[in-house]
Amino acid sequence: MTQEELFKKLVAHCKEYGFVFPSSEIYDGLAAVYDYGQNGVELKNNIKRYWWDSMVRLHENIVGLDAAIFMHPRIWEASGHLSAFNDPLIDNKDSKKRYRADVLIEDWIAKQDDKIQKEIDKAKKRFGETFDETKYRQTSPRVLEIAAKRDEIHTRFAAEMNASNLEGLRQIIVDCEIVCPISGTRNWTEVRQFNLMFSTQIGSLAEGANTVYLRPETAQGIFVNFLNVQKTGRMKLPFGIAQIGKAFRNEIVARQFIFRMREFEQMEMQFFVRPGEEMKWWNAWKQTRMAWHRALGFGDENYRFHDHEKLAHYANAATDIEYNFPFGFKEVEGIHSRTDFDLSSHQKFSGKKLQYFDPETGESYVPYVVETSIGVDRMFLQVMSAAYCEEALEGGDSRVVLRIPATLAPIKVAVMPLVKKDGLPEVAQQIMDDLKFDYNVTYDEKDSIGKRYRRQDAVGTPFCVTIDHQTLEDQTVTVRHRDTMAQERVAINALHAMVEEAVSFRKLFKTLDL
RNA sequence: GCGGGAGUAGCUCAGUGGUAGAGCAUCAGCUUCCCAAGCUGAGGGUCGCGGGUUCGACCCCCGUCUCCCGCUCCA
Repeated sequence: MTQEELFKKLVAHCKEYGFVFPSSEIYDGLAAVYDYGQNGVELKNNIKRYWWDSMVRLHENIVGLDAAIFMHPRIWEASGHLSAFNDPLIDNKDSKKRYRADVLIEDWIAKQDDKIQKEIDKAKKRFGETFDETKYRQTSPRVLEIAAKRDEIHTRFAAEMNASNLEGLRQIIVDCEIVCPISGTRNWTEVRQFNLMFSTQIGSLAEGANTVYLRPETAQGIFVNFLNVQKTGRMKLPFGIAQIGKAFRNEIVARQFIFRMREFEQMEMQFFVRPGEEMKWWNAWKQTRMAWHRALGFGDENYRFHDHEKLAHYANAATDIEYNFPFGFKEVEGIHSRTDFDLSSHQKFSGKKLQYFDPETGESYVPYVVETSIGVDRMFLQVMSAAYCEEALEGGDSRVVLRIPATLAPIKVAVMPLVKKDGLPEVAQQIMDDLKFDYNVTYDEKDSIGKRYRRQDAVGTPFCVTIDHQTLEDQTVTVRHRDTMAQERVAINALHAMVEEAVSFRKLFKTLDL
């Protein structure tokens, strides 16, 4: 089976077993938006808990936050999102290259000056000493023609950049006969505005609508609350603020299932440090985060760092943790040293001092920030990719099993009476009632026991508990293990401890060495 | 966004210009079984959506939506 086939099967499995559904499916779906089903939401919640507890509970100097999705629009000016992601784009259909329409036109305008200069150089050669450049500029029909056209385009360009529709920009590109540098053709698409951020209106139109944006990252909610948390929590540097929440990006191309969605969820932790200590902490968090991933046991060889060579405007060091997905090594988490860019920028735009008084040095300064940012949905896909397994069994049988770590498994225990009579369902119900307060458990009495085991394998349930006639005599049950398919006899009153041992985060956390 | 492929039951897929099929799955009953395959019955699809051609379209044509692959993009 190729990796591509594996991925297709995984996507189908996610739908068939209630992990992930296409959004609005009965209305033909909505591109790059997905819903999590009854098993998906459990897995997703468990992933979030694994992250949250490892960050907030296990670090005394990290606290949580839940900021609103809507924020003051000026925040996106300060963060750079408004200016950096608002470009008119055009594609050449032959080379399939994408350009900024405004840059194409600006380049063309600049080229006209080159053309004029060439005319002047030519004339200079012809007339020698007697050449009067100023006069030539004002009189040469050729130069005047080029200049006039240039100025006309320049004026049109300025007007069109402020126009509400982009057709005018395209018309300039057509009129100027601008060609694609790669293909050399003028086979252009429409000009489209690339807006990274979704926008909407807050307040009624009557009282003067204000444009607000759906946040494209959760980080800014942490930065603007830096002082609130630092002061009310009496936090001392270095300390961190962690947040889990939705973010929205209007990607031009969003694909590969839940890997790149327009609405997605991030788990971010911004760690505030003394200026100059950021590289130390950046390296420390790289190791800590990698250990968190590897603790799940999906194989160390399936992870790698990818250091960024081209850094974003706010960063002085950046790396990704990449996982070996069926479609290749792809980013799951980013660890960025964001310098003091964000806090300084908010200080400037808001006019409020965002500084920390360091009692040790007696100085006030804007802290530096090291960010760890992981996509919940990518993590979900990572777990599913790693867990999905088609297994050949003795006797020519096969099974599909999700080897999800027990800690993350959506259902921890399936309770099933061997037969649905003789009081066995009643005992099963008692066991359910005992476990359900602590674990997500399910009940199944339909079909043969083997069939029921396979159903649980397909959703990754680590334990199946079977009640039989012997149970009525000695209060023991059969526990069937997902990965080994091995069975053992366990006393009913030992079940809770057995499950706890397997699904508790405790063991996992102890390996993290925080 | 461009190019290529696909869309029929929950899943995997047949199908023909003349009123929609199979296997699995689901549900009810029987069977009482420790690794999916026993028996009986039932439910479920305006064939992605819209338009056109035709006496008649799941089938032919156009548009559109969604998914997959490649390119492109990616804070």
